[in-house]
Amino acid sequence: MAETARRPDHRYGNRPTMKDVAARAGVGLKTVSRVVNGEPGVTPDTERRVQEAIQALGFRRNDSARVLRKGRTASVGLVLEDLADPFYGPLSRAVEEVARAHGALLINGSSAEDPEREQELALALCARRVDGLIVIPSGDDHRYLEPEMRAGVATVFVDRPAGRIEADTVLSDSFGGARAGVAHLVAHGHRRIGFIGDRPRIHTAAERLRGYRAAMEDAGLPVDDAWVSLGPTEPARVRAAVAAMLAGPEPVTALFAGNNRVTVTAVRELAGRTRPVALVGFDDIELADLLGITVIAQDAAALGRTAAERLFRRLDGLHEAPWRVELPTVLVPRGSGEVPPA
Amino acid sequence: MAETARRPDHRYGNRPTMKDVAARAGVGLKTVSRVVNGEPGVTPDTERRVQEAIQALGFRRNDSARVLRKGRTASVGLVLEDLADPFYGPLSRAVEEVARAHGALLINGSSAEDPEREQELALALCARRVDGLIVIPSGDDHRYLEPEMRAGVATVFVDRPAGRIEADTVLSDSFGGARAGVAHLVAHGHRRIGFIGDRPRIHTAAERLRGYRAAMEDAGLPVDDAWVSLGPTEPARVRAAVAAMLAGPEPVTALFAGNNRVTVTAVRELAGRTRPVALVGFDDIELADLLGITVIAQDAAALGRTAAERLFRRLDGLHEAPWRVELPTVLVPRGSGEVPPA
DNA sequence: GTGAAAGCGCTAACAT
DNA sequence: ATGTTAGCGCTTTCAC
Repeated sequence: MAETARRPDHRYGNRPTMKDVAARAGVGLKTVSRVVNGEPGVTPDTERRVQEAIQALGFRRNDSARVLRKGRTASVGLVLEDLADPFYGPLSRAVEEVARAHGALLINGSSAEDPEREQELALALCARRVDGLIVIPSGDDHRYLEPEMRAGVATVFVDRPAGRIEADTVLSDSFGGARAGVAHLVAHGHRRIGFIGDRPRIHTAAERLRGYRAAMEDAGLPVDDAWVSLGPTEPARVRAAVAAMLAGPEPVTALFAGNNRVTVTAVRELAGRTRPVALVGFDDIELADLLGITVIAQDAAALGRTAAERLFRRLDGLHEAPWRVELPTVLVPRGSGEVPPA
Repeated sequence: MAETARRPDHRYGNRPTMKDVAARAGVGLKTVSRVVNGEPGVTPDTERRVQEAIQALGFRRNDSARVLRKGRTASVGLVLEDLADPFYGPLSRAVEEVARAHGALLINGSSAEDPEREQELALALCARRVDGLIVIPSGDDHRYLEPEMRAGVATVFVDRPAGRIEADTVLSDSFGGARAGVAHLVAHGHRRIGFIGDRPRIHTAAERLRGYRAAMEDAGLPVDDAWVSLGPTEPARVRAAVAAMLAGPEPVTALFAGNNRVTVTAVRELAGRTRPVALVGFDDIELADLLGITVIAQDAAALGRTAAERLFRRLDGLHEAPWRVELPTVLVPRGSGEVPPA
């Protein structure tokens, strides 16, 4: 008849609640709440008794309940493309740093370049009621986020633009960076320049290709179809592309690599060859200085920081039209891009 | 008198609840719950009406409320040391992969090597009621986690052991790896070998130093105090250490670098010198193959995977004594470690 | 097959 | 300065 176990024992290993603390300290529930949250209106003596009970019981406030009541979770979600890609380390670190400064936690996950997984993850974060969302898009249709955004989830896209919706976006200047890199090769005398990039449906890949074409056109140079290769960045594919461009009677004398993974593989492939081939890569790489690799560097940390700051401005009530920035890139000459044509 | 706005408008941007969906679909609350959670006992027709209401309202289940009721959050916390360190990318990716396979989300943050921040972060995750915690320790006293662990938060430590508590731990064999690396240098004729490592209170740093000393002793070689330098891994400190060991009448002829950051700086510093100095580094580095750097490689992904799997075994009810594994390392000869003494 | 009632642990609003 | 009450949005239990 009487109530037996107050709580079923699968729950939180039976953690003490504020009610338990209140009972032990001989005070009311609200007083415990005041102490836990550092609210005023508690005498030092009462506070001490409550603190003792908290210690004795090993109490820790249950933020799930708090969130349910308050409506804000003080957490933001980050949907990455691949946590293991060194490019995203500094980016997510910068996001975390900003989140921390605003007292928020970061919940994150990788989409593994899979649009479905991106959606699944983003929506799971919305179900957790993150206050905001930073997304590095894998897919090219983000209308699935519209109801969430209307419901108040602040959302910022980074590194690639959102598809089919209007939203705050932070990008690097892929077009300008690639154009500058290719122009650099042209300035060093190259006329046959190859471009190896990521799959064309990836926005940055398309933009970088556009930059390449623009630079070639600026210089009045033709572009042979055989000099352009887009596709997955797996080493085998890239190696084959490099080999193909260097074969035949009129091989390219220089290569522009569309991202860090392509650059790495290209360097490996070129290392085994005798005829020097100039190379400029998009994205900086650790140890590129020692290897003398000329790159177009983008600032991953600035990307993350800018996006996160924008997100928190939105959460602080900023209400204006979606906004888009392109952060500049910088050409870092280190030798490989300054090799003259063979 | 009558109730005006049902919910204050700061809450979730006034998101629809199951109650709203139920009203719109003309069914009971519990029926909506059944549909949302795919529970049986709903006729196809009712289900359709509920789904329509969900679509029309843009409803998404509030997991905070769900968690409060169910007691499990289906999320695990990861406390890293530094997200921007390339070593932790694959590790956290592996953790995330396992979490995903178990239907859990990953909440993470970096401690920035600060014990206080580690504690703050870990406890914040506990307040969120993560089901489990994976910690890469910065501090050396983890008794603060005892109440949480007793309360049922499964906890696994990775890369470094927990301090002053018993807990599941997954490590790399730092001692054995360093010993093998130094033995490798000895085998190539070196007798004066320097060791540059991280601060000595970091467990891995201490273990690697111990491995160094063991290898020297195995070979019957003395260790001059001037050959050992421990401290922060900032480039300036490491450069100075390298310079000091290479100065004087009896300079070292080989260096063992205690981790990836030290290795990178050492390579840069050695690159500017004429006399060849052998080098073996702990941790593999991207492009190390092209630079010909011999390393002791640890498998960061395996570290993360092993820890996460252990965590979920615990969450699945495994109840046994704390357990500790050391994953093997592997020596990868690439040239720099096979240089004979000058 | 469906729904009403209770309550998870907390905070807001209002007593006292 | 402190306590009481209601209710956040959901799941659980049990009744129909």
